[in-house]
Amino acid sequence: MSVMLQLKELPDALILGRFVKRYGEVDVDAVLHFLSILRIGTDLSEALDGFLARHGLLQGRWWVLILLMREDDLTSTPSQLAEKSGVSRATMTRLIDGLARDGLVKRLDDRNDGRRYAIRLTAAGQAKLDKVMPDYYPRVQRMMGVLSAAQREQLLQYLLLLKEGSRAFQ
Amino acid sequence: MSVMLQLKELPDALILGRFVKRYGEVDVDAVLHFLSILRIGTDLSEALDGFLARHGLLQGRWWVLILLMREDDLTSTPSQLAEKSGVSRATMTRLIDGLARDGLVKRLDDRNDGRRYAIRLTAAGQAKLDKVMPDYYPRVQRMMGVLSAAQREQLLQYLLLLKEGSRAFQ
DNA sequence: TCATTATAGTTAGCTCGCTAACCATGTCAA
DNA sequence: TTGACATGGTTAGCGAGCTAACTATAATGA
Repeated sequence: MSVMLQLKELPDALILGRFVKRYGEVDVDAVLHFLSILRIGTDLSEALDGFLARHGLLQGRWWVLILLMREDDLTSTPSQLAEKSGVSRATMTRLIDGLARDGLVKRLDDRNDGRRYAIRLTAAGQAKLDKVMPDYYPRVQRMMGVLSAAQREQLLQYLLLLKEGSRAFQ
Repeated sequence: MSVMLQLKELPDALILGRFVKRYGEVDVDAVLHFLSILRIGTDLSEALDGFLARHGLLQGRWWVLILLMREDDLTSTPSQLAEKSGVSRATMTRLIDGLARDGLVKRLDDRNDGRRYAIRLTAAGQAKLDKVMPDYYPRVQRMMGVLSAAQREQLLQYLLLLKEGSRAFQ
């Protein structure tokens, strides 16, 4: 996970001009576009967070519930969950702590391997998803509806290209 | 600021199908596109973070330095900085704590108003920017270079539309 | 077999978000 | 002029990210 600044005040061309004077030739448009893209990414993520928060969740916890529901036996392990949601095992430990405290998941001992735990979605966890998801899907649909299928495809193409380009920061 | 899951494992159409069975009609493409867009936003942000981290900064601290450098007297106040970077005053207090500890900014008493402090960019802070920015600008340029000016414009258009659409989550 | 290595998970300590509560200090109006 | 309100900033406490260090258990192989 990452933190992304909201950047309420993007630099205007004048200010960037002063920076150019100090730092030499700069593609002002490229910088402004880049910052705008980051900011909108944050905005979208925050829109989702705000929605989930109304259901007492945040992206991390919500995603864990979804990953569990995907499993046939509603069960997984902390390290698998960490891997699949792209967070560290330490972070997953604490996400699970919170979810277990709220009764949405349960830790189950593995009798074959004393190191492992299984994490199972509880009835309460399933009930939570059953409240969130039927609210979530139509909203995503409504949101994405502002773009045609072709436009969405195009957008994704461009973003994937940018992602390739972001190797420039390596 | 927001937290954005990396979602290493997006749902495939099959899994989404099972969710559809439980939750009814869902525009699978819309959901996949939405999650992909969020994920790429995170990826881009993390690329920037990784770059800044190599200079001992993160987006929050870096942005404060930039905001200060924009000022004619290299000086601002915590609440202005908070406002402009879109974080709470509490968060700004701690960003400033860190920057002051590292000697990149300095707190100056305001003799007219005992409540205020001024925050000034120090020589070390300016030196830090003088190392980071000449490394940053060419990389942004290289990254954005994967898209033509027209494509960038189009991309931004689409994202702005999506941002409008994200009111669906309200 | 038993010492070494690998794996699963947690804990500790850091960053950087947030809100709410809390000090100061200033301001304003009765 | 002084009591009430407003403002600027910090503190406290929480969430969720990280890395590094640690514990416990399992697996391996000399």
